Amino acid sequence: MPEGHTIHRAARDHNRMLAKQKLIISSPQGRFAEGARLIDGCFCLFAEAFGKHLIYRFDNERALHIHLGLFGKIRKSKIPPTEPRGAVRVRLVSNTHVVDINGPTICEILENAELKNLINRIGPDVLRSDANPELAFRKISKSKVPIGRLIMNQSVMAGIGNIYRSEILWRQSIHPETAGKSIDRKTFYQIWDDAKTLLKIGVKRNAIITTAEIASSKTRYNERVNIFAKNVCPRCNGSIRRFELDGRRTFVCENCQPLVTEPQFKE
DNA sequence: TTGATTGTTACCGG
DNA sequence: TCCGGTAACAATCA
Repeated sequence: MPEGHTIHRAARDHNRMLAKQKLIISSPQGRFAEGARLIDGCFCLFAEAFGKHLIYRFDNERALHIHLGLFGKIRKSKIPPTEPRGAVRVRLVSNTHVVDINGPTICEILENAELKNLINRIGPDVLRSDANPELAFRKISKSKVPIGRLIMNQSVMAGIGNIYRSEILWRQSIHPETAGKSIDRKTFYQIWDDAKTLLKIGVKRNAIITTAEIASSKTRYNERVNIFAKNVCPRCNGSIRRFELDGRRTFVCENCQPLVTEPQFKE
């Protein structure tokens, strides 16, 4: 479920609830209950996303830190609260809505200093207006690690997940195994800008949509992609190679995305 | 019951 | 220090 767009959408959505009334944490249960008790009954001031991390700031100088991992889910419903579905770790209740958080890998309370540490180790987030993409380019241009690994490394740049990785590199005709240092500034900004464009569509549509025609249609889709989990390239009809990068499945059309070993342009 | 999955971290060895 | 490999963990669905 979660790539960066999911988390940014949740933050935006939950702030809308907060604009009208304050949010109160309630009935935390299970594995994370001990920590969550530290903010039980406190008022939530606002929600904010840093990459795939979701932060709720509370009025006692503490923050609730959520990371959904691979399987986590956020469910919102209207009051009155119903029986929790599955293993709900935290439930946030406002005067109008209930938010249940299921299966997060991280669900903890942070003091200010700990929150600062967290934010510092997350790379620039393509969806944040205060992001500095040069920090990402600096790391990428010095690394021999494949670009397909670097753009999904959340300490290099934040927000891109496994599906967007294959899709963005295909759209920009970049082979995922290209070494970071072979990526010049212009190419890096193609990746950065395309990631921003696609994740914004993701936030708006609540779905991963990377095909141009569908992105502008009004129909609802859960997912609409070009090459992820596909066999044939929609651009050249060539066959798509699948392999593992970071232990995750990756897709490439080696006709449209030739492997470049040297920078194409001088700085 | 098994396998697969839009993720991250810790640890080890080179 | 950096990098690759591996395992652990999480919840749900088919």
